[in-house]
Amino acid sequence: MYAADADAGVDADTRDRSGERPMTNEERSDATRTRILDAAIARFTFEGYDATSVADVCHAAGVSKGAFYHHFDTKQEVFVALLEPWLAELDAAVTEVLAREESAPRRLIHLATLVNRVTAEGRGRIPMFLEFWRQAAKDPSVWHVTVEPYRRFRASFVRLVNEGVDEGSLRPVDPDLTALVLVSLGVGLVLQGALDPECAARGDLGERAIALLLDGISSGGTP
Amino acid sequence: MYAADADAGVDADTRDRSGERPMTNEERSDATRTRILDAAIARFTFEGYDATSVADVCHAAGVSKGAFYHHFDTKQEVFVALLEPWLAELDAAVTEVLAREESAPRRLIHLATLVNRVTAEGRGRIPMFLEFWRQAAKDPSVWHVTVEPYRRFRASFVRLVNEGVDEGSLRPVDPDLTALVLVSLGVGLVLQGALDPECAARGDLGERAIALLLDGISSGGTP
DNA sequence: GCGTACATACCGACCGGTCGGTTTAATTTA
DNA sequence: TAAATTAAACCGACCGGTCGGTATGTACGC
Repeated sequence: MYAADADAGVDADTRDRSGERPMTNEERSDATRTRILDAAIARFTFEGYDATSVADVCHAAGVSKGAFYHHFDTKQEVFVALLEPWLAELDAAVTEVLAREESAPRRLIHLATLVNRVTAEGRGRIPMFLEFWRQAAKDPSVWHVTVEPYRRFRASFVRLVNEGVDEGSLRPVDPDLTALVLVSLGVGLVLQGALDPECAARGDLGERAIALLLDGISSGGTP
Repeated sequence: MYAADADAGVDADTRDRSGERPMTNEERSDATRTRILDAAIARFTFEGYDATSVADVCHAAGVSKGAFYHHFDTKQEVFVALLEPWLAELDAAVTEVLAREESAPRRLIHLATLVNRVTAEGRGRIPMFLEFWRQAAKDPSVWHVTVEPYRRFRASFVRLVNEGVDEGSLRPVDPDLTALVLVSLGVGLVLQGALDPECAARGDLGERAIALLLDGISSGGTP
């Protein structure tokens, strides 16, 4: 979603790169904001939130501290702003999966591996994922941003399990419990990847793990 | 393992509480060290590693900074020293479970809920758990302390699954994969608890979740 | 008296955030 | 259209405070 680093050209000047036309205020603003976000996510990812100073971000973004605080009230606001597109991305992926014309178990597999996909993309996002969890567990305002998408995520699992039970492709299991298991498994797999490189290397492992689980609660032949 | 707080008597004087006998140097040393560790784990748990200053710890322990740095070279060394008994606790619990005279699936349930038990005890340990994971993912020295016990933990799952398959109480599943699933599930459940208070409130949820999973891969009647 | 165990005062670095001032775009006026 | 005015975007020095860590001095077991 965001570029890796913004150390490149410090040419966020008043003219855009094509040539002579002065940038509008809005363009200028957007550009700066983006540079800050780009730099911030790179730093937060690889150094952690606390270890990243605002000055660091500003330097990497080629932007002054004044500009930074012109766009964001606090450092944490940047973090939240970073979270939002991420959660949106997950949300979009979820609705896409839900809409597929596949059996419930198959869609459940895809759903459960989404966390892994969205998170592990590019390998660098895992620390950011941890960071996010920590902040959410600690800071109420971050938690609040998080909790709604999370509930939706869980809910879509419940819905799919219900569907599966109804259409008979799943044994009559407790939907809430099963949803919890699937979400936990997805999240847990990400953490395993963070701790154990061998685990992270095997990308399809998550899919196989979840398939194993689903196979257990499926009724009859391979779904 | 450690007391909640050490704010109580600042009587780590040169005489022990019973009366008149002067404390040995070793006794004095041990006592101070313990107070520091007690205070540190309380702070790390409820405030987080970064948010806890060495001065905080010293104050809570009723100890000077000089004493602190006499016993530990760095702040992180305290963190690692805190990790060790925790991991030892987990290790001990694991061997205890392994030695039980129960069916493999039952022991697997206990094993998988161990993370939850050891971690969630008193509710406050979850942030500490997250903290530990972050540090491990970031800092090689912390990771190193972590990795061995972790491997043992995983290995005991594999062993149990193998046992279960051999004795016929489990379907012939892939042991490595199944172990990964169980560990991930355990870890994931802890994270769920950190994010969702409702989830954390229901203490038995973890057990039920894992039972559900195991039921899926069990062969025949309730194990 | 000699070394270990601690206490205190202190250091330099750095932190998130502020503020007065400058540059640039947008708008009004003539 | 060009000058004058306003408003938004941005700059960077600076603030009070905190941080992890150190240097020096003292008290007590041995």
